[in-house]
Amino acid sequence: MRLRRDIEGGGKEAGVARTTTDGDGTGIAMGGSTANATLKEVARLAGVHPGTASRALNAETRELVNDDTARRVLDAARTIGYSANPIARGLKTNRSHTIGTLIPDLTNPLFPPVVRGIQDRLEEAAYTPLIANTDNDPERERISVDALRARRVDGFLAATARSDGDILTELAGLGVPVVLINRQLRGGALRSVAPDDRAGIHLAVAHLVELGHLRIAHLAGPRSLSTGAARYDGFVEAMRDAGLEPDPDLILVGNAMTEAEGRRLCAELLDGDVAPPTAIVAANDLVALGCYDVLDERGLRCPQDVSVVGFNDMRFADRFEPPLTTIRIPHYEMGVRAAELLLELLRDPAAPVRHELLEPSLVVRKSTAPPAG
Amino acid sequence: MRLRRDIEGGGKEAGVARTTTDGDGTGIAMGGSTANATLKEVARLAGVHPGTASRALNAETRELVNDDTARRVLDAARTIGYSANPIARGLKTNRSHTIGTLIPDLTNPLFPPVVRGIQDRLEEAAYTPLIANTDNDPERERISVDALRARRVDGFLAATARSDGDILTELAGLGVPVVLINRQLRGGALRSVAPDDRAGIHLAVAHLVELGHLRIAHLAGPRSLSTGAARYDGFVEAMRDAGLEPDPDLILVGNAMTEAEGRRLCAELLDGDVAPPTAIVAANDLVALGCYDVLDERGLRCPQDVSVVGFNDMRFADRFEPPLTTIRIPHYEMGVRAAELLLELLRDPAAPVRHELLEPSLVVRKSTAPPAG
DNA sequence: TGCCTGGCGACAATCGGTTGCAGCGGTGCC
DNA sequence: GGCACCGCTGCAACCGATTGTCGCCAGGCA
Repeated sequence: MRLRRDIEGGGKEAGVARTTTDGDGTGIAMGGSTANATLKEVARLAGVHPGTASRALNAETRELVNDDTARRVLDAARTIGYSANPIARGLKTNRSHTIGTLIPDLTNPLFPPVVRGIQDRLEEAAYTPLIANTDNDPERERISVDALRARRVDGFLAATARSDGDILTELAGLGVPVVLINRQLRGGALRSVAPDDRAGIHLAVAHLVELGHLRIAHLAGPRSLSTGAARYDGFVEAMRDAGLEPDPDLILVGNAMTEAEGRRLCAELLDGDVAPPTAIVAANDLVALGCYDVLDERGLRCPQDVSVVGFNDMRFADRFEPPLTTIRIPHYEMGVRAAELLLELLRDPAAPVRHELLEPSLVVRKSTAPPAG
Repeated sequence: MRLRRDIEGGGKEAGVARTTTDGDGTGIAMGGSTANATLKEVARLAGVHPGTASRALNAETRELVNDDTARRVLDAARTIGYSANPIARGLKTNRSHTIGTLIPDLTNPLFPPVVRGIQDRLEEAAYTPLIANTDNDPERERISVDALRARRVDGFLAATARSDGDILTELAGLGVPVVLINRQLRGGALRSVAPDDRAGIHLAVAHLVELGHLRIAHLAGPRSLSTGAARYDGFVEAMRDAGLEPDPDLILVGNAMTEAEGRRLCAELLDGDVAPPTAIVAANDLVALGCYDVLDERGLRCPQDVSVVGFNDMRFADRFEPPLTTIRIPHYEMGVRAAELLLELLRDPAAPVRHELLEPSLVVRKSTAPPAG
């Protein structure tokens, strides 16, 4: 990291001309921003005991206090811009109104929309996500979970994709509310919201078959990622449904769902001594991009020589060269629904275990075409 | 949002074959995860008063207690897997170890790397970012700030881009630690880390001039965004430096830095009755993409007919058609540095005001070429 | 021997809320 | 007229840490 300049000081024009910084006339704003009023002060102003003020301020317990008194307290609170200190509240109630949110990597284009959905929905309910990146590393995941628990999060939302027995199961066993995103666990013990991977792959395969492809390859993600396994299984199933026997030589399993792995797998596929496929179903869009690179290197054109279909319809999938045919997943909604499930679970810890599957759809662009010849 | 299936229950295979879920042998792990030990328990186990235990556990105050006693306390803490309740601690210390992080929109590809940098650096210091999206809406920003303050964040990191007198100045005036990201404020009263926008635009213009372009257009962002203003100014300056008088007809200012605005501006530019430019400097990569669309529509080829250069080098900029020539900004480092500045400020509230400028670099790809003819 | 000093650790107040419990006055019923 | 009950509110005990203050005890010195 190089820094070009580094200016010290900067207060020579101190006083900075406080030109009517009164915001855009929200009125209460100034009051709200000055902050740090305490319950005791509100109580004194309203002429009641802090306990009473607390009840009046709390929607749940407001019925316990006289309407008149309540109004007085509310007024007092408003005039001094009171807002309850969640730290103090949390100490007593043992709830932080905070949700541990585990994702592999925020930088993966798949997750920002999911997280945004989570944030938006949680915000409505006055909860705040605490986001941790695990980089798909079980060790980091464990550390993050511990850190988050130390912060007393009220529950977990996990978009981290490992499918083997893990910390989250353990957590749920301890009574911690957990909702899985983008994956399910074998046995289905944990609530989840995920895309219907098998259905998505069916769409992809059906599309290729309809175009006339017979030799269709699948570059799969690792089976340790539940999406990797589900898409793999979906592929085999879909091929059979189409009356094609999947060729083991055309199914390669990678160690991750990244461009680099896509490149590696695709190269391996084309270097094999079997005849190359006319179409590739990639585990996701990133893997598909890896295919683009290798095809390019080998002088093969997409889609004329080889068709490619991705998975996720991540941002900019329509802008690649060629625009990528892929399976669209409603990522934002996935985040929203997961947040809702968790909220439900927080409200009622005995809520039934549910698994929501989001319907995928096929987006046909320019990376698929009938096979040559 | 449509749900395809919705399976209730799911525990038919209950018992889920607890196959050695002992993690990967971290040892302490299990202890750490069971959690919820309190200071009082540690103290009892170590045979000391909770107050003493507190001092022993705290590196700052450990010297106040006998080495022997301290060791006993530490051991006790370790064996019952104690981890301090930050809520309780925060109540007394009035610090939440939490940082309000304002960004316009997580979904904008510019921000994930910045946020990741923030998270990583803050995590090392045991701070946690609380992320809020403002959508560049002052109203939303105010609400977010209030919510964050209600949660008693210890400081703010703001990558939200407005340049007019705003809440953050107000906040800083109240003594709240604030560090700006990706922008500076007029007067420079607030600490900041930002790319050197002017230098970046200079790079872009110089590159085009070197290729032989004379009629260079700029599609600018709104002046209310500090990056918009800085790049605009940089453009005018760079043109003059190159001995070219910037043509007002070729400088258009948009209302946002998005693909849609890029399209609008580019269309307007080409529809004007002045001769079209041979090159366009876009306010950022998204605006450049908007240009791609319009050029495409008009049957103009990039770069043969019109060169385009973006700004940011956001993810996938190398994969567009054509691969985009752009100015690279070290986004991740920007997040890291901002976090560091804030940490410094938290440690020493009297730390000098600093403005760090990150050095941009030119990335030449396929969207620029010498002008035709 | 007596006093002072200093190291160490116990005590208790406190942070800012929430909540079980009890007390208060008034009303209705027997 | 007495009692039970009810609606409301005050009281005080928490929640789990931190921290100012004070007392205890040992050791050093006169």
